[in-house]
Amino acid sequence: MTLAGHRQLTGAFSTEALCARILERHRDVVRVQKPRVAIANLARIIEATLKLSNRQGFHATSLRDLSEASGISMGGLYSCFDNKTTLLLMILGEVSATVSEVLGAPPEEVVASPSAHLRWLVDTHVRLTEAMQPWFAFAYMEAKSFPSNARRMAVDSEAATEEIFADVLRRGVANGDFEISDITLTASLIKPLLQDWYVKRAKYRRRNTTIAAYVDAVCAIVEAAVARRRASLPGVSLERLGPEWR
Amino acid sequence: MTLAGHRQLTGAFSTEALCARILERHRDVVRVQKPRVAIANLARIIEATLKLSNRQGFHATSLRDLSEASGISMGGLYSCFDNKTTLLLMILGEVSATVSEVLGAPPEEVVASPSAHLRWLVDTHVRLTEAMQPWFAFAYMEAKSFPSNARRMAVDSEAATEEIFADVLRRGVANGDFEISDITLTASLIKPLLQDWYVKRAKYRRRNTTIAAYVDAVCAIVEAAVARRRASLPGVSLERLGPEWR
DNA sequence: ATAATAAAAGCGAGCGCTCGCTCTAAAAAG
DNA sequence: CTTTTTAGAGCGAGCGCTCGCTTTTATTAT
Repeated sequence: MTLAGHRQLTGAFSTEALCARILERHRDVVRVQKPRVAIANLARIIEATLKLSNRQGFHATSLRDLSEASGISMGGLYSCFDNKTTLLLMILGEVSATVSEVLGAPPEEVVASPSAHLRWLVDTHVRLTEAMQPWFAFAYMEAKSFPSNARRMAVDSEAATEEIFADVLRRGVANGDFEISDITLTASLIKPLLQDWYVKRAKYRRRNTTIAAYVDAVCAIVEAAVARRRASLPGVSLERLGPEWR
Repeated sequence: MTLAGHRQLTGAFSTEALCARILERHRDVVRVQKPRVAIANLARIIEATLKLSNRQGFHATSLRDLSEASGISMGGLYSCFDNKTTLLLMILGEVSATVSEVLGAPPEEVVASPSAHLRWLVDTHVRLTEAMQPWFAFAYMEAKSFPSNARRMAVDSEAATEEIFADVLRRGVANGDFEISDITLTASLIKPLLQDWYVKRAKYRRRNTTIAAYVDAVCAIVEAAVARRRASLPGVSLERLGPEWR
C-alpha cells in the first residue's frame, strides 16, 4: 500500500478498509463466511472496542459492554474472533503493519534530501496517527499490559520506527546537513514528540491546535536540534548546577 | 518539603517516607492505629502494587495477587484502605503532590536566569522521576482508565507542570534570552521529552543510557528550540511537501 | 517478675456478583 | 430444503470485599 496520490487519508484508512485487511490477516479465526458480513461486523466490533477501551481501558471493557455497544450478540462476537486477546492482537497488528508500510514508503523526491525526508516523516507520522487516532491511542495504552507476543510486537514496531528516523539522521550527518552528537538518543527523543499528538489528543483539541501548527512546531524543534551549529549561542547559559544534583 | 541540600534523592523519596505522607493524607481511611505499623504495611502493599501493576496493569492485578506478593492477608489489606480505588488514589495523589512541591521550589540562584531555571527544571524532573520511577510509570499508565476524579487529578497535575515550563519560557522571551513563536505549544512538547525517561525506562536501561546523557540530550534539544535565531540555518531545507498532504 | 486483661492487628474461607466463553434453538439467507 | 448467522441463557472461574475468629502486643494487677 502506498499513499502517494491519496488526497484524503480518511478513505484509505476508514474502519472498513482497515477491517478488510484484518480479515485477510485472520481468515482462519473469523468463522463468518461471507467477507462482506465479516468486514461489516468487524468494523462495528472494533469501533466499539476502540471507543470503550480508550475511555476505560481494554481490560475493563467486558464482552457484554462490547456486545451492547456494537449491537452484536455474544455469539456474534465469537464468530468474528476466538477469544478476547485475539481482538486485541487484530488491532495492534493492523496499527503496526500500517505504520511500517506508510513510513517505509517515502516518495522519491524526498529521499534525496535528509532534511526533506525528516520533514516528510514528521508530517506523515502526525497525519497518519490523526487519521487513525483511536487505533494509535489504543495501541499505545494497551500494549503494555498484555501477552508477551503482543508486547514484543509493540516494542519491535516502536524500534522499527525509531530506526527509520535514525537512518535519516545518519544520512544527514554523513552528507553534512546535520550535526548530532548521539544519533540513537536523538532518534529516541523524536518519537515522544510525535506520539504526544495522539496520546494527548484531547488536550490539543481543547486548545484548537491545528495539525499544521503541531507539525510545524515539531519540525522546528527537530530541525533546531539536528542543525549544524555555527557558533555558541548567546543568551543561553550552559553553566551546571551544584554537585549535589550530579 | 524542599530538596536543596539533599545529596541523595533516595532518602527523601524512599517508599517509607512517601507512605508516611500518604498516611497523613488518608488518616480517615486507614484503620491501623499505630503509625509505624500502618506505614510499614502501606510500604509493603504499595511496593507490591507498583511491581505487579507495572507488569500487568492495575486492573488486572487482583487483591489476592497483592496479598500474596506483599505477604499481607486480605483482611490486612482492607485495614489499610477501604477499597481498591482508594489504593490507586493514594499513589496518584502522592505522585502529583510530590512533583508540584519539588518543581515549585527552585533554588534562589536559578530563578534569576530563565535558561538556568529551564535547565534546572529538566534536570530535576528527570532525577525525581528516576528516584520514583515505578510511581511515575504507574501514574502515567493508570491515570487514563480510572474514575473521573482521578483523571482530573492527573490532567491538572500535568497542566500544572506544563504551566511551570510555560512561565519560564515566557520570562526568557521577555528578557530576550529566548525566541519562541508559540510558548504554550513549546511547553507542551517539552513534557513528552521528559516523560520518555520513565515511560520507556526499560529501553534506556537496555541501552545503558545514563541520566546525565539523557538530561544533556533533552537540554540540548530544548535550548536549541528556544534559542534566539541569528539567521536562517544552512543545510536545512524548509520546502513544503505537495498539496495532497496539506 | 509474672499473670491477667484489654486492645489492636492479622487472617482467610466464603459471599454475591461479573467475567470470558460456550452452546443450542431459532431466524435469515440462498 | 440446506446452509449460514444470530440470540442470549447458562457455565465455571475468579473478582472485590466482609466478617468471625485467632494471634500478637501493650497495659495493668499482683
